Amino acid sequence: MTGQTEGKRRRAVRPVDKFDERRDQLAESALLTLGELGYARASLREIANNSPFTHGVVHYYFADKLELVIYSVRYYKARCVTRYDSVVQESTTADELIERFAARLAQTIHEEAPMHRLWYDLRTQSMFEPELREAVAQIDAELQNMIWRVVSRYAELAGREPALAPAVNYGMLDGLFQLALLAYHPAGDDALTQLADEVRAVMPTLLAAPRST
Amino acid sequence: MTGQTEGKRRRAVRPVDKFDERRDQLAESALLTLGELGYARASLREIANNSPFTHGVVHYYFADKLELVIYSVRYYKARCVTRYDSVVQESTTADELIERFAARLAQTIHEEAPMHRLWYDLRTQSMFEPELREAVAQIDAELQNMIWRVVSRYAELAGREPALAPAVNYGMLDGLFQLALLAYHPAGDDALTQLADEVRAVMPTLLAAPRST
DNA sequence: CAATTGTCTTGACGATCGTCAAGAGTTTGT
DNA sequence: ACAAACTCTTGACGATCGTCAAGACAATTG
Repeated sequence: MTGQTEGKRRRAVRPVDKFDERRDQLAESALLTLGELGYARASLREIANNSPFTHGVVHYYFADKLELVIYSVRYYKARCVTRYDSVVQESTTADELIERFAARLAQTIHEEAPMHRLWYDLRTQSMFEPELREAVAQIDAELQNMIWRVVSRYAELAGREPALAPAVNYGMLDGLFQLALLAYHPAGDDALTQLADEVRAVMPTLLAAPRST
Repeated sequence: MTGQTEGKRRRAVRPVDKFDERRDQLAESALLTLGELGYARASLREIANNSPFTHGVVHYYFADKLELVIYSVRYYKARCVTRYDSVVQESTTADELIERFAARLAQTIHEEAPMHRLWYDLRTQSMFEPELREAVAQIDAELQNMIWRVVSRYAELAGREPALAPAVNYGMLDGLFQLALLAYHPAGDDALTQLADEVRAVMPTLLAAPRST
């Protein structure tokens, strides 16, 4: 039944596995359509049409639609969780970190809005489709770590301690990000400058009082 | 073509419009299935099956699926935006308001999780389906006002001013709420007590320094 | 070079979807 | 009580979906 995908992988011959290469290429193509139409509306045929492949190839490399979608989003998020690492590493003052962080948040909405829409779509669908939950939970945890690295470094540069738990920081910033993404759609950059303003206002409230150690 | 819905309404005979009554009944039934399966997976036949009506009636009272869904969610949210009014009106101290607010947030997740899942589903789908945006934006604005009433009253009781704009308060609290809803699914009340803890920790950070007027 | 394995194309299947239309049943108005 | 308007049932339509299978084509292996 699901013998397809299993059957091909057991040939660990190639040093760089050609099988996984194709899966990555398919994922990259699929992300275009998925980001544009969302999870429910993006059919496998449409995904294949917007790619150099045919719809049969999709089922050759992926057992079903869910496997393709999960693989694709994982493929994207794997790169995306390092987006703010440069902000963390290169900022030398707390204010600079805030500025660079806010700018990068706005930038990624501007440049990769469809990907973020897809992510929130998938996360929401995971509330209805149990098979999505494991992958979503894992990605969510990585995003939370990503935010925590930013806040921790920010606190460090400010000479203070983070006032709230990692999950709280992530939840609040993610909420702001999501509203900005929602408002961004009608092609108004106002939502982005507003997001930057909001981040500037919020970040200081995430710190505890100056430490006395 | 769309003569159905238009044709029936022009009989403003009844004092309480029987037409709108049926629409409300259909909405109430539809919310059950929509909340359980989500927007994409809930077919009109399934919605009708979980109701005292047949699937033809749905198209008699609603032009298409979108009109039904929008009407249903509006129907629900109209009641839901007043959920915290009692918290605002009856709390006499800032701490009491926080406790009642946190308890009510957890309570509504516990009692109406499917409805909230549906709302976030619809809001996410609005990023892909332009026809949903107007209704979603309007509901979102009402929710923001709802949160703003809570925060304003909280600040008043604390003798301080809200430190952040209404949109920021809403975005952050909505982010926390959404994560709690997401984590609630595996039937763990941990997510709810955790949400209450988070709210208790966050609320004070939403206020500016004590006023000196 | 022959043969096995891997890769891909093509076309079809059953299922399900939103929508619609014809007509039966019911209520309302006169 | 008759006719008109409203309400609802039933069944069908075209379209589209995920999935699968048979076979062509290409690559690799012995």
